Amino acid sequence: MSDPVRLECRWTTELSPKPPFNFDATLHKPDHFPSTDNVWEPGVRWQTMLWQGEPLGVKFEERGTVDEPLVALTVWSRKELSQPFRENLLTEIEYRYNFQLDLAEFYRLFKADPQLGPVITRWRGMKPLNHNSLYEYLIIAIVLQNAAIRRSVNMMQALFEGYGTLLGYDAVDCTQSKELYCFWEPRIIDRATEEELRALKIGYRAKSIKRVTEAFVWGEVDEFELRGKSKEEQREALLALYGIGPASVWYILFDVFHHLDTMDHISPWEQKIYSKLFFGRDPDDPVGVDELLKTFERFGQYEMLAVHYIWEDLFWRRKHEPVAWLEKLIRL
DNA sequence: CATCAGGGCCCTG
DNA sequence: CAGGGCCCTGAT
Repeated sequence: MSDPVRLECRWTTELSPKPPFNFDATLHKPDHFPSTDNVWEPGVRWQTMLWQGEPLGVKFEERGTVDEPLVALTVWSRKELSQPFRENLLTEIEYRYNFQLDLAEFYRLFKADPQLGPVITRWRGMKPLNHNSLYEYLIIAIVLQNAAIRRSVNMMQALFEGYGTLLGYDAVDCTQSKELYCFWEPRIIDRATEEELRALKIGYRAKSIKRVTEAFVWGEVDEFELRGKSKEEQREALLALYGIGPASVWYILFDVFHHLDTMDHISPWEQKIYSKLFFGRDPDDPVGVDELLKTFERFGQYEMLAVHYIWEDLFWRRKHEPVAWLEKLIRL
């Protein structure tokens, strides 16, 4: 591992999420595979970020409560950040992190739901969010495809080591600092050949990564323009990317573009888990996909948010004690 | 040892 | 629209 780029300049501000706000359940999603661009511990999340070409080290710290939330945001950078840069960085963080999402109606509609009600009580203030740019999320979606967790972790790490930038920031004394990888600019991987990428043991995904990267370098995809388009226009634009299909688009419409109603895809392993969660069914004899989708319809415009709550609830439970039937389905 | 199925997607017929 | 192939890896 080469020496990290040391980020010496520091800027601190505060964010005020709309209450209720559960810091840990929002900033950490235990179902996500671990990657070396972030670290979480209760009340704190470190996260690297590439914004307008500038590698940043970000730190979120809990400073309030669920009902009176406050988050301290500290940003480390190579050089002093200008006022306009800070302002639109904050705008971007507000968008990605979705701190202003209003959960009141969702809770009002479903607090009495026999299945969702208790989960809402347990995780009041949990919001869905996304730390990455659309480009970065597409890369993550590609390394998720057709691979178990450990393989995805290895592929992501190989990509970071090959094309990312190691950053060092938030030293607690002169020697210790967080060392985390930051994503690369699309043009960096655009210069690499498919063979170079294949050497990272990412297999046929090398072609998808090349093609998706090209689309960004050539300006065929504009994340900010897409944010203003309809869900169906977004879906169409994403599906047009080589290597991006319905499973990846489903993740992206919820996580990146914040559509709370988009529960339209169930892969085989997820089908088994939903069957157990919603029907108490043996995972080896799962309920059909169509029937599962039908039961989610009762959550209406909050279909995906409801599934997110129930899914995260399960994975938080697993973090504290092994869930026997689940361990077999999540292969490491 | 060999074979196989995956936290999909593309391409073909 | 169904089905084969694809990189690699751990499981059998």
